[in-house]
Amino acid sequence: MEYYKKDSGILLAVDCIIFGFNGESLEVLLIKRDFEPERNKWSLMGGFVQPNESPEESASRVLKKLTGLENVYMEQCSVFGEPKREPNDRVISICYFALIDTQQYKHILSDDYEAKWFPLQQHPTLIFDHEQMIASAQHRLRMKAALYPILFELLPEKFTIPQIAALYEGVYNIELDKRNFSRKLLSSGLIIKLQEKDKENSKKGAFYFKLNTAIYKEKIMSFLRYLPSWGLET
Amino acid sequence: MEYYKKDSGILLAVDCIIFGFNGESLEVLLIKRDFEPERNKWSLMGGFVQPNESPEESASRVLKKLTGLENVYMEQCSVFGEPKREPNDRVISICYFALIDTQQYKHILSDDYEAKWFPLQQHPTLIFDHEQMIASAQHRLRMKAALYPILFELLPEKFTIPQIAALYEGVYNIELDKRNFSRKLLSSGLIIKLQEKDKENSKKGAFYFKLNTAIYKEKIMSFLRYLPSWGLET
DNA sequence: TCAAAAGTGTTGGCATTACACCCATGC
DNA sequence: GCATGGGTGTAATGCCAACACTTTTGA
Repeated sequence: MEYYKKDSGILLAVDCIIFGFNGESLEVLLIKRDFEPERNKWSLMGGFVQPNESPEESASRVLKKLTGLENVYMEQCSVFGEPKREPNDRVISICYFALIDTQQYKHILSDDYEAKWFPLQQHPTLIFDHEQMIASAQHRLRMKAALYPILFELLPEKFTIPQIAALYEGVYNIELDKRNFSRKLLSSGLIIKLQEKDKENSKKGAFYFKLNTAIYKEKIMSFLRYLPSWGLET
Repeated sequence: MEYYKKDSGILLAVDCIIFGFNGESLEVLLIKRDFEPERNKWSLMGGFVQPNESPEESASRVLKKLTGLENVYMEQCSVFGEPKREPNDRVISICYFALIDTQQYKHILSDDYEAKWFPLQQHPTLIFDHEQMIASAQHRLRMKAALYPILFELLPEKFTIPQIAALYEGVYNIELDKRNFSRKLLSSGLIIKLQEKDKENSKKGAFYFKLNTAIYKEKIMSFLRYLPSWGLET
């Protein structure tokens, strides 16, 4: 039988794995920690859950403090709670990943932190178990993105198909046939062609598209439809 | 800037969503709570995270206390932490779901608890947010099972194809064409035919199979292979 | 002999793949 | 005019849903 007991001595934190896409590659936002222990080492942005807020609110608060952004796509991923994961205190941390469009918001990073975007594959060594946190968030991002088109959260208002392709290539670390990818995407009804072209990245220029939000929401919401196919490829 | 602070007043718990399969339908194991608040109401089995254990260990401990089982497939799902989710204390709960084969272990439920298996769709009203916990666990189970063949964890050593089909039908709440399902499964290489037949459930009898553990582990482990198809159906 | 469940054969259609080829443009 | 990346056409492939049909057996 189990009794309630006060003051477990356990502290509850959140850490944010902030994924960004700059139009070319997938990045993660890290900060240089400005307090002990491990001061001046790179880490994820985090904070403690306050008595009057839910963990989701904590994560949003932490994200806003660093980036100024609100209403960002965030999702709970795993909890890290090994007794010795931090040296001085018993801290259990709930991880959230966030998806943001780097281009659009690069400027509003808070000056209070030394924050920097790193390519997902080549970031500096991180404190504690923060590397595992990123790995687990990436895994969950892949799982989720395989079933729902959430990666569109990482794109700006208007985007080109080659950009989306690059995004998927970054997330899954693969190479896609852009020609087939493009067709598949168009036939999904998820995107709407605009008149304008992006001429920055090629001579011919690629048409901009915007998200068909009605279809997007429908697909994001259709929780119940997936059926097993068991990754039968190799 | 964020400082460490002791004694947040937050208690950390785990709750276990224990899924079972009896060969016919999918069930969830609930207990009648024997302490206040909400004594004598149905709830998930839970417990508090102790200072010297990880949340995973807590969940395993809790599961073992109720069922006697160790080395059961368990997986973290979401965290529930709304400030007012329990009336008296601020308790944040990490949910784990477990998959077990009901048939094999029905007898070893601990007598210390009034525990009972309920069909997943028709369980009694539960305390606090435990209904949501089950819903979220089921969602995660579906997601996971769409990408990996984890549902085999719910099956006994030897099983028939109609049983697996019933299991998938229960998890996704759909009807399958057993004929096509059977073929798909056979061609996956995941199962090995035995000589023996199960004659309990049909006149003709269905062959027993066992899991091809080598291929199973490979498929469970292949984290990186899934690719988007965006649920383009409907 | 009939009903009921297990399982096989066969089909057409659809999605994915691979790749040839055309397009638009800046240099 | 030619290299470059964007994009379309098209054929081959493989998978999968649909369903007719066979098998096995208990009652």
